[in-house]
Amino acid sequence: MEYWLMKCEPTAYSIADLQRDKTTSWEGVRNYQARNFMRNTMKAGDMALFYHSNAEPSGVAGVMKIVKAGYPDHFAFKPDHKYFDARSTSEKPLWYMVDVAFVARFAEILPLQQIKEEPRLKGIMVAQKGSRLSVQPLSEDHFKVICELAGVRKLP
DNA sequence: GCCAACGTTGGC
DNA sequence: GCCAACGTTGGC
Repeated sequence: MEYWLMKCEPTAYSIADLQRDKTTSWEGVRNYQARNFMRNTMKAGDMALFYHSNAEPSGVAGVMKIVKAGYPDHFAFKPDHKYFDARSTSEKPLWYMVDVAFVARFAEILPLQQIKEEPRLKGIMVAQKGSRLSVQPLSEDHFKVICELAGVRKLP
């Protein structure tokens, strides 16, 4: 099983929205590196941190689970959709998405600042300068440390 | 809102 | 294949 960190601006979709919806599709990723992770590596059963970017404060907001591995992002096929991309077709899809399910919502956002200050999280990708990748792999240790810092003792 | 860092595009 | 121009991300 792999662990991930996935970013989203909470003004677009937040952990509260996922808590309400229970599951959602994670569409609109338009970066090749992130796409490769979703298409090639991510599997149902993997765990992921939900990261609020461009937020006050930015940081990890909760935990989710991958419930469907990578499949073609069909929003890219819809000409009127903001995620439309004419280069992507159902015969040769360019972009991929996954489905995720709500697992836990942190009582408080774990701010990026705190992640940077924690020695056990040294080297974590999200804390690196200029890290813009919206789907990042995460070590099991880092995943557990973040849950512990957020006060999540046992995941359901 | 600013802007640094990064990714993508396209002329050559 | 180089690289300047442009667009986007995301912390602050």
